Amino acid sequence: VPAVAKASYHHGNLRRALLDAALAVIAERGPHALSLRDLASRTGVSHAAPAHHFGDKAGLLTAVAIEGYERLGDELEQAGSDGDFLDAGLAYVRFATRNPAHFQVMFQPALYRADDPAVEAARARTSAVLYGTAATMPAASGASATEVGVGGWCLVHGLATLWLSGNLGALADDPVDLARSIASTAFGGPDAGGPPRSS
Amino acid sequence: VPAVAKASYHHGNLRRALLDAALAVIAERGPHALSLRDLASRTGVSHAAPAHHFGDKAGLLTAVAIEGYERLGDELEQAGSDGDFLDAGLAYVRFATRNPAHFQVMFQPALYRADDPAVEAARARTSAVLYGTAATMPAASGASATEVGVGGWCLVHGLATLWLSGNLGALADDPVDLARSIASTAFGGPDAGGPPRSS
DNA sequence: TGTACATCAGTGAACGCGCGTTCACTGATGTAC
DNA sequence: TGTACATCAGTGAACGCGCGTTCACTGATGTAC
Repeated sequence: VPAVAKASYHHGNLRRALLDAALAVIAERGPHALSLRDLASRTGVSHAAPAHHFGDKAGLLTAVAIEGYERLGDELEQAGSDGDFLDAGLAYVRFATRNPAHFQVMFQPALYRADDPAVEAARARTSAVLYGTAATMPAASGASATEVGVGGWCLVHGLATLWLSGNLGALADDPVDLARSIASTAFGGPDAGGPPRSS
Repeated sequence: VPAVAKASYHHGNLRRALLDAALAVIAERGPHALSLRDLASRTGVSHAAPAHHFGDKAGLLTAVAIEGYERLGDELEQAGSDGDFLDAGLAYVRFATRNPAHFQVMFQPALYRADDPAVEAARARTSAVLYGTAATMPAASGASATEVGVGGWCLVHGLATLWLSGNLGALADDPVDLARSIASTAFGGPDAGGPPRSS
């Protein structure tokens, strides 16, 4: 099987090409700007071809979500095994900013078939990795791994989301650097046993 | 001016009615499911009427964003003046979950005219309120108000976003309760005064 | 009080467009014999 | 080695639909005199 089949009736790897074109469109103009006809046109293929591979738009976005959860799971696993929860959090931010199309789709489950078994499996695995790394966090404050995990998840998810929507651009050049500095404020303060909150 | 003008050629308060219908649609099906024709139909008015008030869809969503930033600014101001940064964060989560349509639109600036002066003014004021309340946070770890403000913003924004996308539903009944417990984990510290609020 | 006029809000018919979907088809590939 | 056949990938014409937009219009309201 040749890697690149040119000027052939069969495309060779149309499925991958369609996915890549979709990711480009989503990153530029959002998941809702996607149309199968436009995708076919960008890929140089007839407008009915995408339906062969994905059925419909939800099918295509389901494939994007699966791929996204799998890659995120991989990257969290790698970061978490080497280091700790902080590294996993930074890997989360890195993934989101490097794969904005996947990230946007993954967290808008109404766009795709969230009950697809492959989606559920990939998401469950990613979630397990995330909470697993949270357990490595020194539980200084007596918080459970779940509490730490959810808090950290909210923090990095919010940072990634705000970054991607252009709300933090003035604060840093690199979102991962920003995440590092914020995480140290939130979880790693030097005098972490400071005065109580006034309320 | 009667509050409700019925069976009249003039609607009475079509602008508000269109906004409310739009908010309902957005909350149910997302900002991209919005169409001016559908909105007109829901409001019982001809399909060309919305253009009279908003020009086009971006104009309508600009009005939604302005209203959202103004209300959020009000609520943060009220919460922040009474209490502290934590209360403002909880008010942020409360606003997002009670006004999901506004919240979704506000943070997708590509949907509306983000450079509209009224949008910029409302957003700037909200931002000032947010960072202002951060300054009331005891800087236990020597972090600047900006660092605390951004960190807190990321945390509550992430929590609200994940909640609205259905990713935290299994963890709590009320997102504000969840935010309270997480905030104490993140910013609290070991002996941060008082027993941890058990979930 | 009444009349004339300006202004504004909403109408309804018409248009062109891009979309998803269907379906009979054709070209290419692989396999059985 | 060659032939026949099944399978699969992609084509292209056709369809109906909902959309935004335009535009001449009409009904209601407010104001000047």
